[in-house]
Amino acid sequence: MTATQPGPVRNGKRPSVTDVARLAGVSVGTVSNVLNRPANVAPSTRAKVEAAIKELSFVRNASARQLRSGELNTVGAVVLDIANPFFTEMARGIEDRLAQDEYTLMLCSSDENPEREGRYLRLFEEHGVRGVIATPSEGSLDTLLAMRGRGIDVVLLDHTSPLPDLPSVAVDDVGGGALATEHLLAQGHTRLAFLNGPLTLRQCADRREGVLQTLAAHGLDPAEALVEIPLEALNADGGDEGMRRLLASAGPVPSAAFCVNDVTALGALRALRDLGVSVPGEMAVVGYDDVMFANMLATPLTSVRQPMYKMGWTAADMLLRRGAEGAAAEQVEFEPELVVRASSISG
Amino acid sequence: MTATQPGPVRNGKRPSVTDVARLAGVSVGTVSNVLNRPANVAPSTRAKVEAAIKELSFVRNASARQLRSGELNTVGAVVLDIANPFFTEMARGIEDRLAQDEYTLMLCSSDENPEREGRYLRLFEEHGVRGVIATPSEGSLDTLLAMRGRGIDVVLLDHTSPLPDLPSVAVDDVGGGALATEHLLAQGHTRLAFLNGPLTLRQCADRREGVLQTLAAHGLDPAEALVEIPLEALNADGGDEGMRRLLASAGPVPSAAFCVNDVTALGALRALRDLGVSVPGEMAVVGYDDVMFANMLATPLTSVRQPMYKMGWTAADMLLRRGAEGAAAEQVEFEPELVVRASSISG
DNA sequence: CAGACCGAGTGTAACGATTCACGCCCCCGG
DNA sequence: CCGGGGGCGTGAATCGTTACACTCGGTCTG
Repeated sequence: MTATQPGPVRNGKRPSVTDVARLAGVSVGTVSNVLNRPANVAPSTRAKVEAAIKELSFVRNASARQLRSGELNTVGAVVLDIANPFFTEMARGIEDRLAQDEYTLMLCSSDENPEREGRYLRLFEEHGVRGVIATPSEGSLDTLLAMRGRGIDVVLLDHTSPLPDLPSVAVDDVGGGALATEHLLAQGHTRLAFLNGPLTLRQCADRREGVLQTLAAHGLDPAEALVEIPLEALNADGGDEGMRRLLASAGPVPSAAFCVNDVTALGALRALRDLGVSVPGEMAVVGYDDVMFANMLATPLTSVRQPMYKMGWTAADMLLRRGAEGAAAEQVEFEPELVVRASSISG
Repeated sequence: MTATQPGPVRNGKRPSVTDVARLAGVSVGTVSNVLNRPANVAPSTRAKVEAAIKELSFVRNASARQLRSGELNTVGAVVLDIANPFFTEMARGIEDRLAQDEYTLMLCSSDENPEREGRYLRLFEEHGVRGVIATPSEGSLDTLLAMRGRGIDVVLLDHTSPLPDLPSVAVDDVGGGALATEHLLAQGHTRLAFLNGPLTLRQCADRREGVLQTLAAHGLDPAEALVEIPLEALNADGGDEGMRRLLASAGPVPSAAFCVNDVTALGALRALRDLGVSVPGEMAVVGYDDVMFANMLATPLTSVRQPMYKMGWTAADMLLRRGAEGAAAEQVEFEPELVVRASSISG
């Protein structure tokens, strides 16, 4: 009992069905049957084969299997940032739905880097995944369309589809941006800051659009009423740094800030705290996503809620159903919901 | 220009090297050379082949490629809970290190479910991943050892290795548990609550061990000084519910609570707030991990910090280096660090 | 009793890319 | 003019699995 390796000693190679067949004294076809259609094999034979499998600790070679039979129960997903709870919550939704059908999720994070995103998409395709769920960044839409042209199911996540027959799950971000802005204006603020990411990201562009529309609807001139702060990174440090830049900027400082997501809002709040600016007294803050910790912060964060888990679940569901019954392409759009908390309430 | 599909019309099948070769008027061997050793191909030939590849929008079949050549630049990782920032931060570290060597990460979340974890591990092996990084749950260690026996590199993450030649990256959780307890005792608390997960999880068992050791060192009887609350789930809701149970329990209520991680501490704090129990006045709280939002909560959370990103990075680095130069198995252990904040400071 | 049928198992041709031992051609030096 | 390389390409063998057409006893049916 001093063996350090379980099972028989390997001779440097994985055993194959052939090895199993030889050991069990049957043909490879039978081994394959035991593996895939056990009901078609006599119990005694099956037992012999199973014994041989255990003996050799044989593990199916997925590459060969897939090469021959084409099918693969894997779905790839590319999200913008795996460290953002917004995306991990969606990932959970995807995974749970996929697990129901014995599918597996391959999750990758593009870090908003189109090149990295492209690399992952290519990898997925080379591996022959059944489908892809992606939160596309700028430019990758073409790649996705090309993949779809080659027969890979694609579902856009957190992005409304530009094409009628391309399924997507999204949230009305223009509406969400409007919701936040409307709320801030209702609180009496007349000059707002918008800490936003690159406009090449649809989410950022749309939320901005909502801001501008709302300003216009109230007869406000953006040049007067809006200070836009472009963020270096859509994480806490980016938000922190952006807020510092806002406070240091020339001209009258706004009395309210809308952050493009909760993680950056977290950073912004940190900067405000460190600089001794009171929230919401001197600066009201609104975030976006309503992630897990939003309501537990020093000043609970007003945020625009998105049904993250449900979005992920729905996207996976659409992907699976689409393949299964050739369902028509749906384009689901959820409505965002403003959750008002202390960070934006002056009274 | 009304084609809805980019590229030439597919006849229902992916083009293969053979198709490319035919179109380019060369042999399949040459196509393969263009793909893998472009320097060995004359520029004019290469151009022809590349044109054909574009024309057909050919995509390599990774299964066939790997079947023949064996190698695959993919590493699999299984973490306990993808929605916990502790794990996603580690995942980022892994991914970044892997990207340096053009490796790709396949990330899966076992939800502390051994069966699900086993499924993912088997899947990885069937796919022939180069190595596996895993935060093992109960029982899966055998599976991992078996995989290693079959030639797959394994690195344990957030788990000290039980075997000298099995590499691992971990944090001294006994020490971490002691740190937290020592701190709470130093604050004058004499009766502590410990909101913990299942002891089948090494992290939970070790931190508990640290708690008990420290209690003993101070001459305290656990039966008197410790109230253990088993958590249903290691997430915010679990922590919330656990704290409510604690407050509702019979006997003198402790004046301090140690939560096994920050996410559950978040939930516990939420329950305390909702029930109107002041922190740290009526109940001091300490968490574990020091995740991103710990210092931004209503009452900034005292926590035991772990170098998450670095842990992930190191694990990936060990995996890659091990294969590359047959380096000896290291077992890295990081030291946890107590970060004291308002949630546990009585003065 | 012939023929159909059945369950159980066999053997082999794919699947698509890579590899490798060889050809072929052309140029160069002796 | 011949031998020898080098540079470019060729094409068949191969990886491990699955699908499929097939064999082989034996039992049922009319």
